[in-house]
Amino acid sequence: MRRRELIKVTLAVMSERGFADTRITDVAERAGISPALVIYYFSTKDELLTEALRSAEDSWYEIGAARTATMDNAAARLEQIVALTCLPQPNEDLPESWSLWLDLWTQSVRNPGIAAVRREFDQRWRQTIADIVLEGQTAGKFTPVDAMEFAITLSALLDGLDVQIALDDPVVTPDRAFEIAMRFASLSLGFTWEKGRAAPLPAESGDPIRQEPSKSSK
Amino acid sequence: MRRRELIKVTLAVMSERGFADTRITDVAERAGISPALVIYYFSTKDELLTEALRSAEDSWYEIGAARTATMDNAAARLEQIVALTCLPQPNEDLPESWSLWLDLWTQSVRNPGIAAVRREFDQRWRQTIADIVLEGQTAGKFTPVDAMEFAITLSALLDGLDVQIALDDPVVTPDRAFEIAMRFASLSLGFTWEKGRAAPLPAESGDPIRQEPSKSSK
DNA sequence: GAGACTCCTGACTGGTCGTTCAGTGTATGA
DNA sequence: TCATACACTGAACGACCAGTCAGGAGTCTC
Repeated sequence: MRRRELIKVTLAVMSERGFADTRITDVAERAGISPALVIYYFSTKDELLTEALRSAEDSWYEIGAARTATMDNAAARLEQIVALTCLPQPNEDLPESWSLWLDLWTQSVRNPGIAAVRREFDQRWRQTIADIVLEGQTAGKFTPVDAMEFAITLSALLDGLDVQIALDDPVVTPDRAFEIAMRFASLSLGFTWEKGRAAPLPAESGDPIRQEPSKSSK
Repeated sequence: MRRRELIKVTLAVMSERGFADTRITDVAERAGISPALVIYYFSTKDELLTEALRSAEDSWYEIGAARTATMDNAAARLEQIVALTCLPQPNEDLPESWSLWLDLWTQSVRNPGIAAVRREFDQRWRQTIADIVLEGQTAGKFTPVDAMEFAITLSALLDGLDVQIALDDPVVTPDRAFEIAMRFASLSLGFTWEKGRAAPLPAESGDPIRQEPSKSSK
């Protein structure tokens, strides 16, 4: 199916040019086909972009769920989620760019289709966090706070930190955001967490990879 | 000066149509003048929009600073700031609409002029919060945490909550956002705060005003 | 009353871009 | 070998819109 490929290309273009400035010509060009063919598959530009955003959300969520499933305790799962949100991920399937979040939000304000995607995604995400909290609480590892309230707070905090990361704020680096979020989580839930422990990245060979998120100043 | 008036109109249009879809014709129409005159004052569309956003930031900050200056203790100032961020404000000078934030962020990704506005604003804002924390600490009212770190965390949390408010999330209402943020602040800084105390709005006549933010679903 | 300056407009231009359409090439299959 | 279906394209259309320009109308000054 050519659609999958086009969606991937669209996401790449969109993280470079932004939702509003993504033209079907760009997508066509990068995919090596004619603009007319893009319309052949997605009958309208809006459909293309909406579907692309939806797909980004879905794959993001799937990877997150898969990642946390491999950890054996609640604290580690939580850390995994925070890392996934803040730290640059070495996974080529992930559309890497935090700025897609911003586009998603901005479009949600006026595009009902995208708003629905976002709302569902946020709800699903918060539930995931809440479930982890409940798990940790029944295991006696976490303080008995209101799980959903904590989930809302943490995901809001992560959103806010992501904004700073996406905008390359000099003060809020990914590392720092990670620390801040983990500090908040451990404090709220009463588990111990030390900064020193290396960030939970898969593939941790000896070399100190600490490359910037690909978004350069250009 | 006609510029001020045009900026006001531009902000109104922008909160309705969004940054990307604001045309000079819209602004001209609403101001009752010809499109050419808009260009006469702001020689380019980009200049108009950028200046409008900058002005929104500035007046927001000014009002925030003025508001907090009237309170006599650090905890009240903090509450004032949180309220200003989360709760609908009965102030006609304020561009009310949270979605301007989203536009500001999205534009910051690729528009260096706007990025500069945002960066400066965020820094200023965090400093304001940090100052309040320091004040509370020297008065012996707050726990001696790292003031700037707290400021970064709180402003990120507020940003994240604002996203939900701007997008009319059914779960995160303004009231709830306010509570969440205040709970976090009081917990982190070790001061007591109870939900019950009415939100610190100026002009608190008896009637239970709890109107939605003006952004309806349309 | 002649110039000069400010505010303002209608009509136009130039360019961009989504979308349409008529038609080409290729494969499948009866 | 004809027919049907699919993937694909170049060229063109039409809408939209930022910005230009030549000039009008009012006011102020010398």
